[in-house]
Amino acid sequence: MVGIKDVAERAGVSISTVSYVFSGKRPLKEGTRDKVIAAAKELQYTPNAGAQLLRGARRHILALSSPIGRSTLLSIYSRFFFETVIRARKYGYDVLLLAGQHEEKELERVVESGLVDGVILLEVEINDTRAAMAERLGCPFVAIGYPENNESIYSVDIDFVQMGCRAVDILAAKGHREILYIGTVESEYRRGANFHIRLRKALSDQAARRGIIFGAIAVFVGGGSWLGCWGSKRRALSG
DNA sequence: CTTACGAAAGGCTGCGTTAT
DNA sequence: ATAACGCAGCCTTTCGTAAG
Repeated sequence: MVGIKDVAERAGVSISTVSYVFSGKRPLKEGTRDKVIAAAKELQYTPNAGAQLLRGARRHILALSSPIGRSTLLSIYSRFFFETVIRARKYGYDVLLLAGQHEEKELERVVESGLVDGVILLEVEINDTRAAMAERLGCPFVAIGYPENNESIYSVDIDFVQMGCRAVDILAAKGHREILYIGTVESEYRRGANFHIRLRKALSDQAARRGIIFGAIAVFVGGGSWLGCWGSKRRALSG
C-alpha cells in the first residue's frame, strides 16, 4: 500500500510537506506542490482513512438515520437516500445508512465511536428520541421534519401548516362546506409521524377557522381499498 | 518573511516479556 | 501453560523551529 512516506520519498520532500500540500493549511512553493502532486498521482496515493481518523481529522462520513418499518414507502425513501448520497458526494462526503430496528442504539454507537461527522434524521417523529440525543452526543444533527422535543437542532421540511391552510382555502373558495381528508395509516398517527400529524392538524384548524366541517380517515397506503372506505366514511360523516 | 523539516501525538493491534 | 502487562508500530496531522 502506498503511503505518505512513499510520496515524500518520490517527491524528495518530508512527510509533513506532503501533508501540507493536501491539507493546504500552510503555504508552500508552487514547484514543491507540483512535485508532490505529480508523485502522488504517479504512485496512485490515497490517504489512509484509518490513520487520518487516528489523528482526529474529519471522517467525511455522514450518518443517514431512517428507521425502516412496515409502513415505510421504500419507493419514496429511496429517493431521499439517493439524493442525500449525491449531494453529500458534492462536498466530498460519503453516507452511512442506519436503517435498523434499534435506531437509538445504532446512532449512539456510530456517533460515539467517532465514525461520522454529522447525522441526518429521516422519519422524524413529533417526540423524536433521536433528536433528544443530539446535544448529549455533541455531533451536528439535521432533522428532515420538526421534532417538537428539541427545537434547537437544525430542521428542514416542507411547510405542511401552510400547505394545509392553502388546501382548505382553495376548497372554501370553490364553495365547499364539508371536507374529507384521506390520510395515511392510523398507526402512523399513533407513533407520532411528524408531517402527517402537522398536516392533518393544519387542515382541521383552518377548517374550524372557516366554519367548515372537517373529517379525516386513515387508509392503508397502497392497499387499494380506500375508495370503498371513503364511501362508507363519507356517509357516516354526512350523517 | 517564506519555506520546509523534525518530532510528538492520536487509539488500536499484536508481539514479546514477565508474573502467576 | 496461561494471564497480564508493556511497548513498538501503524500512518497522518500539526506545532515549533531552523534555514535561506
